[in-house]
Amino acid sequence: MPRAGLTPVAVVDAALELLDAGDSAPTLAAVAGHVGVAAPSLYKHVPGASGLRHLVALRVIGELTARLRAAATGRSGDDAVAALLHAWRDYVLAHPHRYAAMPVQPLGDPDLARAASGMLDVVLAVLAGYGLTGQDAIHATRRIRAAAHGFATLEAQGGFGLAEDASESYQGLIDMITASLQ
Amino acid sequence: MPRAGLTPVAVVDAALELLDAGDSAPTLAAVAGHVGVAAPSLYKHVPGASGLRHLVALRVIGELTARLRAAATGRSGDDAVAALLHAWRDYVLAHPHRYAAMPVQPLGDPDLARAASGMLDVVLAVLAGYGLTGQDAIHATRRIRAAAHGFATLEAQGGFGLAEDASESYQGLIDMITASLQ
DNA sequence: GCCAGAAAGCTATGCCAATTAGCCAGAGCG
DNA sequence: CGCTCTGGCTAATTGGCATAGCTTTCTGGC
Repeated sequence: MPRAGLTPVAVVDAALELLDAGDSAPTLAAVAGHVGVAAPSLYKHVPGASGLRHLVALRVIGELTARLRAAATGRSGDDAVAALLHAWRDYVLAHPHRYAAMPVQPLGDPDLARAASGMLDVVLAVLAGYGLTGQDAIHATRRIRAAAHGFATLEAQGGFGLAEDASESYQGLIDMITASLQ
Repeated sequence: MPRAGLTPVAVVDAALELLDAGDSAPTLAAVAGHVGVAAPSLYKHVPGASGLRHLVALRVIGELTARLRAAATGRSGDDAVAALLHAWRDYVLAHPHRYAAMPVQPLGDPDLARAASGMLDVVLAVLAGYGLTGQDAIHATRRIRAAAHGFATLEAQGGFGLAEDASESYQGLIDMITASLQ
């Protein structure tokens, strides 16, 4: 039995591929099959199914943070907020199952908490451009996060059944948010 | 073996009790144990685990719709919107696992679609008070739903880790929404 | 080049949830 | 009294997760 040359990174890659292929909850057996290995062999690389989910979550939150940071750099004010929100939605639509694999509550795990805090920092940096700091900034990030997360989640799961253009709805959401930041 | 006097309604009740007791995904075995019966016996009353989830979802969406309707009746304008949003959040906080058991995408099942449409009607009725109809009203309901769903979901799952008062953040969210409806 | 040990596969096994099949008790009706 | 239907049950299958323990392959020191 030749070695497959697996690493934790490769296992997470495989899980992400399955997620992108439409499998909303890949099992260990599926991931193992995808990399050409028997299921128990994965335990040599990742700490079980929940551990793999955790690694996937870390990867996804890092990816999303990078996208948001890239979108916000070089912009400010309403322009930056719009870029942030578009990047957020684009990511969710491009990788709906990856996004769904990201836990809402990253506390309790130091790695995830750090990653989430990095994401928060991006938003806070944009809000600083409005002169928003301290508690006001926190309340504003919650508005942004609630709206973006809610919209993206609903849209990715097919929650907007009616014919109206979701992009138009999203533009309205963005306008609503930027108006609340003045 | 004396009869337990089960009905589909009683089985759903038991599942809801487990959800309220903190079990985020009660198994058939758990539900069966709660009503004092062996797991396979449940199949005489509900069509399997996924069927039970479906019945639970129907019940929850009906409950939430009733709360929203009750909150909106006798109010109009910003007052009605605020009441709607408060009722929404209150329900999610009171029954977080019930809310999580409600599918985002009710289409594909006629019963659920009808229930969801009833919920939509409540929101549309409130928006009619602003003179919003047709596509504008749909876009507005999406803003409301995205914000309320996003905020409630995040809060119920412990997503707001920082110390700032979530109720204050929510008031800001409500103000943001009503401002967008003028 | 060789060998020891670590790393990375494997098979076998156990547990749990869901489901199906098929048996049995008892309540209600003629 | 007995028939039949309903709602329980036990037994057995399937599939996912996890662990134990064996075997093979690679690597580093000599």
